[in-house]
Amino acid sequence: MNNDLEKYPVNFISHMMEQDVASGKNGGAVVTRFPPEPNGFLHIGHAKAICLSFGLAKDFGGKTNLRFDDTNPLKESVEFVNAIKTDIAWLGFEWDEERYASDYFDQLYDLAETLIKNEKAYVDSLSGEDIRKYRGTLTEVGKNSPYRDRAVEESLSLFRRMRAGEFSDGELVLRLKIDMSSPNINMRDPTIYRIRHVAHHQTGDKWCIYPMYDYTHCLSDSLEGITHSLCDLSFEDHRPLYDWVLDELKMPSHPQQIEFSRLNLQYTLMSKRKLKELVDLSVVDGWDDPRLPTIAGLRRRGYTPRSIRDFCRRIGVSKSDNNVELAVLESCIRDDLEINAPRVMGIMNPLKIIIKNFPEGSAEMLDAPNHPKNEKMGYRQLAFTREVYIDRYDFREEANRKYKRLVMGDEVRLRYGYVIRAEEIIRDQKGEISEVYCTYDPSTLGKNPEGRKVRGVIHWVSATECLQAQIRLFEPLFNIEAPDSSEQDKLELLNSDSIKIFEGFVEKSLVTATMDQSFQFEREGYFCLDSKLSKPKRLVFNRVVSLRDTWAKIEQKQ
RNA sequence: UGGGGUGUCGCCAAGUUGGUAAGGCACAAGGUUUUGAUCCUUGCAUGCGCAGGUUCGAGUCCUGCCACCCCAGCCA
Repeated sequence: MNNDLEKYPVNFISHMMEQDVASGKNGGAVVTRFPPEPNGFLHIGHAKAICLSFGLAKDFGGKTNLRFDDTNPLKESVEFVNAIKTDIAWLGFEWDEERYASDYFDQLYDLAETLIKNEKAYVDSLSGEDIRKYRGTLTEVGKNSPYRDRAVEESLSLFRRMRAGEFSDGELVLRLKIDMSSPNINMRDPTIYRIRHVAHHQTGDKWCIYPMYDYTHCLSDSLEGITHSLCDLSFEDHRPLYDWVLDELKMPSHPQQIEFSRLNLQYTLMSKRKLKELVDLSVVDGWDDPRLPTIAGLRRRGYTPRSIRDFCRRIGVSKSDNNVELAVLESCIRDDLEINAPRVMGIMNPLKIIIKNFPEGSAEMLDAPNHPKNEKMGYRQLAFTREVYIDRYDFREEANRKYKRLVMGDEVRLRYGYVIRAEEIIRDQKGEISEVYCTYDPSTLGKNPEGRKVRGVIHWVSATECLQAQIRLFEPLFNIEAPDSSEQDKLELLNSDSIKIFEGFVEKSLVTATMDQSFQFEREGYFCLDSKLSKPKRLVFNRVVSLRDTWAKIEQKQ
């Protein structure tokens, strides 16, 4: 695992910052910001942006502000503001200042009047539909609005009356006066203020006109003294507009916008709008469903902040389209939990084993290390009893020598315990194996039997000294590699096996398990309690990720 | 048919002023192992979208193609 204390891996943005710092630009300072719109939960694509903005600023001795881009009260709420703050803090980042674009509404308004006075903005009376018609197309230039040359005084008066609430939604807008024939559509007199008679989660009902992104973002950056403003590639052709506004207003601070490509993760969606759809349609159990790539979902699934930070470093930053394999994310959490998760045993598909030569009603306590390589993690005790559970897949009536588990008539070791031999199969009415009678060799605790080789080691749980538990396994929510770029209805691409629920048993030591702990269920994978569903008397475990399984690969080949 | 971007191993991604292709994941083969886990060792682009050119020498410079992504919200 990459060391968190190391510098962020080099990339084209860090090179730019290095040059800027070296040349003394901005007085050698690096100030970044993370600007989420509080209209949904953060996902792992945001984590990439967060790690980048916070990480690079830290590496260059700078700071990072958290700024909510709250210019559209229709879609935003404090619930999302709070969820976002929780997620960023959980990821392990500390912002310098908490700001809101709405903090600047007064200044933004004044600046807009300046623009009008300088004949760089005008109030347009065209309807939304007409504005669209006048805009032209990608290949045809647009034409000027008939209101474009409205007198400054008239625009000013209209704008003030807009603010005063004299007009209804959609009646008027304020537009920048740039160039309707620009090949860049964003420069064709973009709208910067619209009327919306709705309360805002931060400013209440103080305003009924709200500034738009292109106008707000660059000015907020400038007002905060941001030096490097990172965003995704889709804003690349907005950069001329970003610069235009700052230049026309002669802002003393002119941040540099730098664009990088957003993360695409295979077999999942990364669009907030589509994630919101899955949540609203109850296709998933909320924004924190363990199958979602949201920060909250990953957290509930059992991913650690460290593993997500590691992931963001591993995938790097560039401007090229990417489609990162799930294997990278899985490798990150395995690396973390391999070192930090205590080992325990749990059974998902119980098969009862009855040890004939072990006395009924008694238990032998066995010491089991909590980690194979870390003595400091200590030991816990396991109750070895006459009846135990093993996993159904660890028993076969017959098998060749490659099968390193329990086979009829042959021996296998119970992890941390004794070697047992399968002697008799009991079947239920359907003919399915319900129990296997075995004998154990009392001389094999901590040492191998003489003259014989046991096939292997399997995990187990006492059938009488254990805890019942629900165990949930996950697969990708979608069954195609890039659901985001598919034309098909996303609901038709859902993987019907994305969640599998088992009723099983886990060792008794897990009574003390807490929500923030992760465990390795030996030979099965890494698990944690589900923060929403698990109760003290009703344990529910989520599998974060399986262990690497080369046996499954070998079997699949045959 | 306009504008803005991107094309280096299956997936990411490094590649100082041109000097002879990092690393990670994945994969493969061995070794250790009371987790078929971990760990260790080894292998894995005569090749950098394609075609020309400049040069002693080009992923890096020039020219011309090709492919893919983004943009026509009073969303961000």
